[in-house]
Amino acid sequence: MTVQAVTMDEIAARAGVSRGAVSLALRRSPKISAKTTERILKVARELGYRPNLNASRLARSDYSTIGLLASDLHNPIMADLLDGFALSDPDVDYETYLASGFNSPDRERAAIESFLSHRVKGVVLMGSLLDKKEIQDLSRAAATVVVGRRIEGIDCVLVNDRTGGQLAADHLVGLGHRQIAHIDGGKGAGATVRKNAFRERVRKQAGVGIALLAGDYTQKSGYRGARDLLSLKDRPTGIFAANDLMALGVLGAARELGLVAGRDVSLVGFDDISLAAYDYVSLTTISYSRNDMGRIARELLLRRCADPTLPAEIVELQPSLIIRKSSGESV
Amino acid sequence: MTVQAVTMDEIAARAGVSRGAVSLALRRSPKISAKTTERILKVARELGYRPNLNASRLARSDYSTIGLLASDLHNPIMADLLDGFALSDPDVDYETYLASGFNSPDRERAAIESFLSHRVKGVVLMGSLLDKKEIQDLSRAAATVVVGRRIEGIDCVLVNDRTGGQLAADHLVGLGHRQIAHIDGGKGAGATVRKNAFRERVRKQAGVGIALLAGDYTQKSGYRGARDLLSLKDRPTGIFAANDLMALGVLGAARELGLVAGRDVSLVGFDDISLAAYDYVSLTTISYSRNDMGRIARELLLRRCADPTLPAEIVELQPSLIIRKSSGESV
DNA sequence: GTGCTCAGGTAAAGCGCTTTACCTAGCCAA
DNA sequence: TTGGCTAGGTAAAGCGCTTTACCTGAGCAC
Repeated sequence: MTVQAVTMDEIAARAGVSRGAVSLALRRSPKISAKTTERILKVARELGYRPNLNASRLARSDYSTIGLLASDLHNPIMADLLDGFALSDPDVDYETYLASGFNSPDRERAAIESFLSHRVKGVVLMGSLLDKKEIQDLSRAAATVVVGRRIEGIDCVLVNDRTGGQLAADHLVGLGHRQIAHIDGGKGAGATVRKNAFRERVRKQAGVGIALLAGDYTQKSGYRGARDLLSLKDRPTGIFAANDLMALGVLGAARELGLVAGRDVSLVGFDDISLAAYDYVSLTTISYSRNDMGRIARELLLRRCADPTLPAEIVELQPSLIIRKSSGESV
Repeated sequence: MTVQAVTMDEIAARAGVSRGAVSLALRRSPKISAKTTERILKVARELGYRPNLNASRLARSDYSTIGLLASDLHNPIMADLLDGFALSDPDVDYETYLASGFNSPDRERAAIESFLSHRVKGVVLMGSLLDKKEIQDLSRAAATVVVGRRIEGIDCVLVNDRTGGQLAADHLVGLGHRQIAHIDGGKGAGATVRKNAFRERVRKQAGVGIALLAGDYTQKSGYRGARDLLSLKDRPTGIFAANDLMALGVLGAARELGLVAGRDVSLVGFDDISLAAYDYVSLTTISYSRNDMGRIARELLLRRCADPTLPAEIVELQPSLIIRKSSGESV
């Protein structure tokens, strides 16, 4: 094992041709006769040849690769986005580097550094924790597409978080809730917009109290926030969690405290992860297509790689409210 | 954007030294005086220099990288394993390539091809769908560690699936269930062992009927299997799902059919994903530490990279049964 | 002054591949 | 027979970096 990998020179020697011929034959160049090509390929096969990508890319000075950074792989929406991105159009041969940000800005930075050192042509950020400025800087070094956030001058594909926040607010208010809370997504993608839209909308409603808590898009933060909220003597009856993962945490906290979602407390999430649909969770949530987002992200990126001078494009998907059993009339 | 990246030669020119000096300075070689080093670094910083990894690796003929292949990122255990792997010991500088198998053998093969073309030193397979032979072949090209499966001649870290299956069987039988079913994990890691251990153990018990269904470790397959099972007129009262993701599917199907887990049907999963602990899921399951597994996988891999002649090592974690509310006495 | 050493660099080869300019037969037309 | 093609290669430069052998000049002992 770990035998020295076979190189083109070895193939060339065995096949009795020059290295250049091997290179050309492997790419099926018409400059090499069918017979010779066949012979070369045969030798290559026998030797178990595999081109050295590092060398190959260096030689062509063509690093047709893209980096894909998922800010937190614990969030199931990442897998959905990834599917949309990677499974949509497998023939275009931009090789993709995948990395996780482990829900940490520093890790994200490291991953991006690595991408750039590999000379990727483009980068897709799926829900980055970095701030605008850093992302804008990045876009100067490689074509950049951001998923889930809106950043000036950058191609973005995102859901309309404002509408989402409003839908959530209208729903809870409409159900008659008068003490409402939001556990936000911190610096996570779209979190601020969701929060503000929700808050403004709720505040429009006279006589409705609103509480805001800090979270970070993780299940645990939802759980903690809900423990705090639901232990208050004047606890809220309506809760909007910044994403479904957090909503699951809220759900857990609620049940622990003996509260039934949909009756004692109404809960709305955001994302419509696959779990949310199941009857035992049955989470009212804001829904949109992640597969589409992933696919669109890819399209935007390829477009930009092809022509970096294009004006930045924002693709915004309209979300919809999916009403399930986690929310109900205020009693 | 996409400006031509700056090279060492440019730095050399601006700093008035040779390219070699730049290279040495960047690695803080003592061959370059402190003053010169400082000057070079300054220029490099100003120019926004970033070494070209392709070239650098090629030149040193040292591809100290490892490839990490997660068979399916929809399964939350992958994120756990990844945490254990990547966060355990960040200082060792093997750069890691991450890839997803998208729950497809072909995609796995493609990812591995890519790894090998990058000349990775080692590969970690997290729950591969490939068969033994392919993995053994792979191990001839790069140090290989497999997570979740046991393969002859390969370093493996896995949970004792046999014990797990037995724990599940004993639990269900012990609760008095006499019609028991298992929805298996297909070609997924450890699935066969879980199934066989479970079946044998159940069969030891006189008077207990057992049904076996095919699944593939996805939530959907659990859901489908359960729809089928629970619609039978002589439906099972005890179900062992090959993993928690499938168990969640089962749970969904059960509730849809108006059955309450823990009362009408007893359900045992496998993995103890974080969701399982929450009260609204409260899944009885087989538990083990994924963080440990990830960490150990890394250790095994580094060991083997350091000395490829070592005999294959199997690290097997003992699982334990976590009893929650999804299982209960047979009525 | 001579000879040494040594700090601080430089020059050049080489990593494995791509690509282009340039050969060299062989063949055909005139 | 000559000239001119073309098919089918080859040779060599170069991608950006590392590394080692080799310079060179300063400093020092004698």
